[in-house]
Amino acid sequence: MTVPSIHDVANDCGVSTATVSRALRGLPNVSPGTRERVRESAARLGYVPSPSASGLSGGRHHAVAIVIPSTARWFYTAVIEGVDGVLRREGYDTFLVILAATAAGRERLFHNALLRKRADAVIALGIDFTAEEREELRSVDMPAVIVGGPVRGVRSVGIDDLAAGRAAMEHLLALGHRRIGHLGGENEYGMDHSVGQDRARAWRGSLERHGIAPAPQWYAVGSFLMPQAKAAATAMLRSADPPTAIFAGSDEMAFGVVLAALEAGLRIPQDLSVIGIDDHDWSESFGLTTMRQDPFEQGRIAARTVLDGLSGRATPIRTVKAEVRLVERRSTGPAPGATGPAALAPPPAVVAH
Amino acid sequence: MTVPSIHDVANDCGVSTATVSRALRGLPNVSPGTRERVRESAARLGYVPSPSASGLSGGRHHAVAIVIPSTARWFYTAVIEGVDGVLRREGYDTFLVILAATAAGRERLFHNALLRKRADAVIALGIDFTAEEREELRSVDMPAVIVGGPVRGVRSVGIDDLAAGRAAMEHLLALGHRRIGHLGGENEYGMDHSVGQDRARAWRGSLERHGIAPAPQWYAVGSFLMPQAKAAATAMLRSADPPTAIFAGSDEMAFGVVLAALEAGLRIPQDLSVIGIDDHDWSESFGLTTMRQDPFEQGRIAARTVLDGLSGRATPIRTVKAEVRLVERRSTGPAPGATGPAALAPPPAVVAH
DNA sequence: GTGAAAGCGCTAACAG
DNA sequence: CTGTTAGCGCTTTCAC
Repeated sequence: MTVPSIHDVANDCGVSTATVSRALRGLPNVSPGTRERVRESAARLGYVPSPSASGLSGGRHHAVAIVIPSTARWFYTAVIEGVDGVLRREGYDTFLVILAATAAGRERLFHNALLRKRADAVIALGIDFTAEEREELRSVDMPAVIVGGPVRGVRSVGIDDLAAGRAAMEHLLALGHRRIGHLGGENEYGMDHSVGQDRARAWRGSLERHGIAPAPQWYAVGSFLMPQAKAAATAMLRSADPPTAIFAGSDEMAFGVVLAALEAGLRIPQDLSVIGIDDHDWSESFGLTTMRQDPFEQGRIAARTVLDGLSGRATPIRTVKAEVRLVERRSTGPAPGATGPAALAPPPAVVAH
Repeated sequence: MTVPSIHDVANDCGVSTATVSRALRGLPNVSPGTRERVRESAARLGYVPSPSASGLSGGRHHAVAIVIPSTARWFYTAVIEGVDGVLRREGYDTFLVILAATAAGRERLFHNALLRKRADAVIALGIDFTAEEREELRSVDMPAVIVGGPVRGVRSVGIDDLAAGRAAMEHLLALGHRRIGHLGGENEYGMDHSVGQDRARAWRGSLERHGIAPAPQWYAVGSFLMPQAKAAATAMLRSADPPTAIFAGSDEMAFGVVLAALEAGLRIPQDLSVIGIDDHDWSESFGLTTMRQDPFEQGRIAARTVLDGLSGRATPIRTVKAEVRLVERRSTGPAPGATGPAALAPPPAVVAH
């Protein structure tokens, strides 16, 4: 009644364990007949190879580690599902390393047994590797890819944040907005990632390119979190000379802006236009105009990339640019002064205070 | 420059590998001096034991599997962080099994090598085990706990959904509401779980206990998803004899109700009261009244439970009841007719159509 | 208290 | 094509 091992299968069909191993893994040098008998036997006995044993002897653990700052962001969870989907189909399991939940924090990341002796590859979301970590990955010859933001010397997949940010800004500028605010996502958990920085840079650059000097109160930190973004937006909207449009660094932050605007009695898009980046599952419901990207697909690409590395045929070290495109919904419209007079009096607040 | 093994440590301090093993794991029969030397050696060499090797020989893989329907729900991600936090602190790694991403789907769950030969325990979220699965767990003597909804014969942790639902209903009823709608969460991915059912039962039961016959249009399926809930709520609010209050089966569904109400030009809570269950990270920002539970803590409890099982001192098979309590915010108020006349004319819509 | 030896279940050369 | 022989790195009796 114990779990069957490779010996049981070998005995069952009268071959050696080596042959069972070869047959089941699709290796050459096994006659079709034998292979079939082995397969049948294994299936009947309910045999599954032990990852520990094959990991020990073969050096392949059939597992990859996903390193994320936290689980609380839609983008990450979508990537994870994409990754897990293709990995599992290939017989790989997925380890989760949540930095937020890791007491030792990041510095000991690679002293972790998981990453050194348990995973065959690493996929990191929302973080860069340090030079040291990169060297360590190379020395143990471990395929790695980071999702979000290109990093020199490491394979990565992600959108062009600068271009996406500019496109979002162009949309707003084309609608006649001049006073445009930005909610930036800053680093989290001591992670360095360029995503938030590039989007902010796109905001500032687009403004300057149009001869607009961004007022200090038009920039605020949203930390990629909705509640923080709402608070920041509330302050921004109350400031003197508030923006007529806000480009949020992510859809989740954009939701916060929408909520802040509603509470402030502003109509969207008549009084305030809002645009985000992501196309979150909920953006349609919010009527949010956004720059759509597909994290699910990015996860699949990342998974395939490490799988390729594992199977020898490594792809060149480069950044796979994921697609982005504008999805216009109801949260953006002409600037108040641009095509007509601004609303004189805001309607009563809809979300009670 | 290769990764150090137990032999390197043994050589380094002139003892046998057996002693190193004992010393590092805190086993008895090692002199304090030796233990200290071994520790020092291991630290200096940067030695970490191989989970594959110890899993193979000792039978402990130091990993637990978390099985979830999908990652797209806040409750799950919060539980996962709680679980991962305590597990990692104890030297355990966390495997993720996302049913939505698993091609073979659920039936082959336990034919999976992961669960049989890689994980020492299982924590399942939002699903019940079938009788067969339960038997399999028992036969391999694998600690298991399910989070969300009590299940006979398996350890579990979760709130009392019936009681939580009733408390939510009592809050609404006490405010004078009689026409109360419910957005139910139905099973997903073929999973059976009582959570949604119990909350719906609480809704129906509370109504009946107060002599109110629930109209058919007061119940709709929200599938635990915000966009679906929004659509369902929109239809509900448009129906003849619409409810004056809605009890949503989760906060995410409640957000959908809020959005639907805003679009319909209803004021919250003057025209419509909304209550949810969870106290989602975003609920404060939505001003949502809700029944708070703490999924993070539930995850920690689940992790400790399987850890206890692993270390021999198993807790009795029972359901750990997690706390719930009403958090009043701005989304609930007196029923329109109860304390004064209903608003005669709704204000203009704030979210544009 | 400590070491030697025998595996855990599999894969990877070699022989045939 | 297939079997034999060594381990992979650790844990675990059983001696000493």
